[in-house]
Amino acid sequence: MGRGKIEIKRIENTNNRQVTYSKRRNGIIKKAKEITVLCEAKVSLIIFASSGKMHEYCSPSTTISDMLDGYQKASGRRLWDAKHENLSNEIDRIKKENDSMQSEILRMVRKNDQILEEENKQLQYALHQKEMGAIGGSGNMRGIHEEVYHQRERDYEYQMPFGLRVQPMQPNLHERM
Amino acid sequence: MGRGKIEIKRIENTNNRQVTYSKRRNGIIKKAKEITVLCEAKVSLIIFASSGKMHEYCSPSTTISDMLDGYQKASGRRLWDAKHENLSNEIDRIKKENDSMQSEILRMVRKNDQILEEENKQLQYALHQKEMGAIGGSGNMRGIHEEVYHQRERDYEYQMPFGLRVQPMQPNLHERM
DNA sequence: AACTATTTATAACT
DNA sequence: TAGTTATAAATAGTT
Repeated sequence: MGRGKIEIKRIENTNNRQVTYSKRRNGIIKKAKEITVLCEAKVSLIIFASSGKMHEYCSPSTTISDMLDGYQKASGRRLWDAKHENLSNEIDRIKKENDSMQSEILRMVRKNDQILEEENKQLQYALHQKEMGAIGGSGNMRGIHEEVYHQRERDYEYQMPFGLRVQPMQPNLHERM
Repeated sequence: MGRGKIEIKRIENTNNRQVTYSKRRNGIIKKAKEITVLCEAKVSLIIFASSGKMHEYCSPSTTISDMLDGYQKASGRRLWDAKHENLSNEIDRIKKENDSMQSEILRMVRKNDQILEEENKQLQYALHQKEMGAIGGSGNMRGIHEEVYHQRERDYEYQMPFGLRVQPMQPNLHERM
């Protein structure tokens, strides 16, 4: 519809193409508005020029989101489930991480408690023995003391979660004495 | 454009409205195809009749999802974030929980280390004193022992994360002795 | 950006 | 519901 008939194929001349784009784009949007009013239709129209510039029209009785919901229902296709799935997977992953941390903490707490109880018993035993009569010499006591220390060190490493290994602050404390 | 000019307002006669809808819908889709080819444009078009029936067109060079991504970029509007907001919020929440657990564990590990070091020192000191000369009576040693024990208990409660409170397995151990 | 000859879309009719 | 046609509307090429 114009001075001459044109074939429907890419318009090679860049300027002509841009002018035609602008005219026809306006034409389509006008038509979309008209059918909306005349026929109570709902239209969602998004157009990108080859330049990347966007134009859109959406019937005033609706929103693009609603149109897309309707589209999904009507077509059975899913538009954003891929993105949705990624988020869900991340939630699952993080929740599992949380759970294992949670139980790791519980294990640490219980382990810590055991260690302290055990040491307490040994410490009390050692002191009790001393108090009862100071039977043995210093060699005897030193033996008990070192046994306690090494027991403690093994438990300590065992309970370490997630590959965390903290350097003891005074690793050679017992050797300084 | 027809035998008579019409006003752009709702067509009251249902049959006329439906016929016009059908013709104009085809017309718009045809135009969308043409601008796609002529101008290398990308078009996403979704139309709902008042009956609820849907028709769509999408340029073959793209997909609706891509068009919507482009739409979001170009418009700054968010189409499915409302749906994802819940998921995103949950991720944020859980991630924060994770972070605080992570640092809680680090704090526990360091605290545990400190406690053990400290007790080790006190234990060694107590035994050292005993070995040096066994100066005091049993009351003196008992005093040191209980001081160590209570120091330990305070630290233990302080480091407890997330309201976890584990009952000591032998809460009255020192009273049984 | 405006004009206009011509094509195209379509309202009324069948 | 589909086909025909007179006419309105869109637009290609021009200015």
